[in-house]
Amino acid sequence: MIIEIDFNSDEAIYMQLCNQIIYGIATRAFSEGDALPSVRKLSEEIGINMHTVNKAYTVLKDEGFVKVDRRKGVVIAVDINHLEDLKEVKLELLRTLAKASCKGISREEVHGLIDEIYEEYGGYRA
Amino acid sequence: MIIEIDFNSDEAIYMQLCNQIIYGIATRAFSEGDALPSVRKLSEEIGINMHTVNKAYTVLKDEGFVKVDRRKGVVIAVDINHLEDLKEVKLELLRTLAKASCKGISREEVHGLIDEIYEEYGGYRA
DNA sequence: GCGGTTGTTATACATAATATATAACAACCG
DNA sequence: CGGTTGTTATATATTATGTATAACAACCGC
Repeated sequence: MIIEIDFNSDEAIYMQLCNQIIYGIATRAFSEGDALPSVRKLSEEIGINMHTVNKAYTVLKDEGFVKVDRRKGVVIAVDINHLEDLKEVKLELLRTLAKASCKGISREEVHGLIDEIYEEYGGYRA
Repeated sequence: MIIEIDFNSDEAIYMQLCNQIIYGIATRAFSEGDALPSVRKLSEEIGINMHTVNKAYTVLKDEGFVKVDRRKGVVIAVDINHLEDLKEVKLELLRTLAKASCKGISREEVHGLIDEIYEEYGGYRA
């Protein structure tokens, strides 16, 4: 899993980290139980501060993507609360699709995009 | 069109304004050519600073949702660039669906959410 | 136990983003 | 002319973001 940070982006570094790790879980680069690099190693590897990595890990923990294992450090551990998760995803979709609808993007086109993306992600895991 | 600002939200006020106006266009509360309240009136009505409203209008202008009419002020004017728009929507969906896929939300469930939302938005305008 | 690791917390600092407050400007309208 | 429009400029306060250094308890391998 290669993590790339765009220092010219308007998106905060810790948020880029979060999104790339979530993307890594979705694309199976990370699996349940896998350990992430320690805050010190990852910060040194990327060339950023330790606290920036720690903030990303804290957000991922709060959002239920990782947990802290006293022996292994931070490990992938997806916490599922289906109704809650659906609600949050719908909220984000409401924003994105408002833009899409305004711009004349049809429902069928959106369904097509969903299929393209889920082909990459592979969908639900057994 | 009633605009509600949550001052306890972690989302910037000008961004909440943008999103609500885009939502208003999607739900047909605003139509092409309709004038938005002036920066001074809207800021007074909501109880925020004039520049905050102006920043929201500037973002909407840059993203192609409104334009400035010397006589009517800021009016709804959706600028369509289909390929560009599709690309941006797909980028946002990549983020949202990565989360969804991690959380075990199936492709079919996402399609269902899309249909629910597009029912409210009404889809493409003739 | 020792040395090194883990996440975590505290403090301090610098920069950028956000929001407010006043003020002024050209362009337009009745 | 008087009042509106968006726009720009300046100044200030607060928060968010990122860095820097240091320390802590808990754990691991030796």
